[in-house]
Amino acid sequence: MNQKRKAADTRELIFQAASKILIDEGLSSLTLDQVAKESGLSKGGLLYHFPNKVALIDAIFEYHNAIFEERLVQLCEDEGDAPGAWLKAYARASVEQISDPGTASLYASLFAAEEKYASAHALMRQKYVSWQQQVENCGLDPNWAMFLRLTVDGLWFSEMHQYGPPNEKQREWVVSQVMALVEMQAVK
Amino acid sequence: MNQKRKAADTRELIFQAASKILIDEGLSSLTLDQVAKESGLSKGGLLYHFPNKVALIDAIFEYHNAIFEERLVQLCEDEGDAPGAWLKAYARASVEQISDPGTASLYASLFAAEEKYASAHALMRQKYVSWQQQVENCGLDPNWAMFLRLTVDGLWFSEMHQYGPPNEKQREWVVSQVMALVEMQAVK
DNA sequence: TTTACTGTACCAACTGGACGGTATAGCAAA
DNA sequence: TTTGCTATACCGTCCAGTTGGTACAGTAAA
Repeated sequence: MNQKRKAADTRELIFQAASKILIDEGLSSLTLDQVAKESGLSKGGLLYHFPNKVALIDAIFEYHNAIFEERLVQLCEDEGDAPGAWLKAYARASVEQISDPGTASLYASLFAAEEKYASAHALMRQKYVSWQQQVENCGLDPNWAMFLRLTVDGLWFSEMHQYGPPNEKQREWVVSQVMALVEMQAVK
Repeated sequence: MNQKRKAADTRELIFQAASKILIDEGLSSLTLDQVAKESGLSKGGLLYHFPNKVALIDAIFEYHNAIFEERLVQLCEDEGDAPGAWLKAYARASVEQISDPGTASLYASLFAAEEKYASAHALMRQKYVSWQQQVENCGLDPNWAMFLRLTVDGLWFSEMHQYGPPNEKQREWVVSQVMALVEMQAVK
């Protein structure tokens, strides 16, 4: 079939295909041939859209990061202007993300990729720096805000790698405790 | 010279060489040839001690994990029998570990390896499960104990990947806050 | 105390497959 | 007929693992 698509649609298709491979088989199966096959393109077709593998990986990172940040912004608006709103939204977005096992394993694969792909790592480092700035300026005591961000990150980390993650009740307790501590720091 | 070594000494040599490669160049440079070269052996000699790469990687994980756990046990003894002693020791051991940039980058590489090497990942998952059991039984409210473990893990995670890590003052604040909360839960 | 044998430690050369990337020819819509 | 895109064949490199050894240490019977 030679039905044409828009380039943007094809890229979306490629992102979906790549993500599926990362979830089902992991980073080491993310070869150009595999991605091409999974997205129904030829290798040449794939390389038309991304000049090389690094560019593809970078784009995948940007793609998933954008999804996370959009959700973050939305949750932040839901929280309104109260002190700590940003931190609460960050906690909710993080928990939401890892609650789906597929997404969790996708992120585990992405993490592995960072070791090899310096530019992807740089992107993520930069993101965390900006999130940390948000955390420090969200209306709470900066030390406490960072403390709670680290707790959320630890939760995320343990779920992502399945490192002794909490069961559902424990997770709920932790999350509600984070929220409670945000409130406490907010009124102080 | 054909002075023979004991196998255990050679293995130690190999662990040192492999760790150096992981620190300086990362997982993707950890090829059998590189490890052989760095440890002054031939590839065949290396493969005499480890039948294949998976076995080598597994052994590296066990090696570094043993170092961590030894330190953990020692710090635990220093804390005595007080409630929360184990959690405090865990916090101290974790912070100690990541304070050295070399060690931090070593662990970042090891983490990347887990994605590809399932048995290494299984080992780490198992370790975290047993640590979580210790956390839950260390004399604190189990929910709070887990909460604080996650905070420590989040700190460790952010230092390891350099994801918006705290500066020295912030880190000290976080650690002392963890310790203070252990005390609070202990007396309750 | 020589000889014959066994196990341990190590090595150099090679093989085969995977994979990133290139070259090039072709097709279809505008 | 140019632009956007696809398809296939191929190349070079890297790398895990194999093969077929050598060197030497210990042991024990003759």
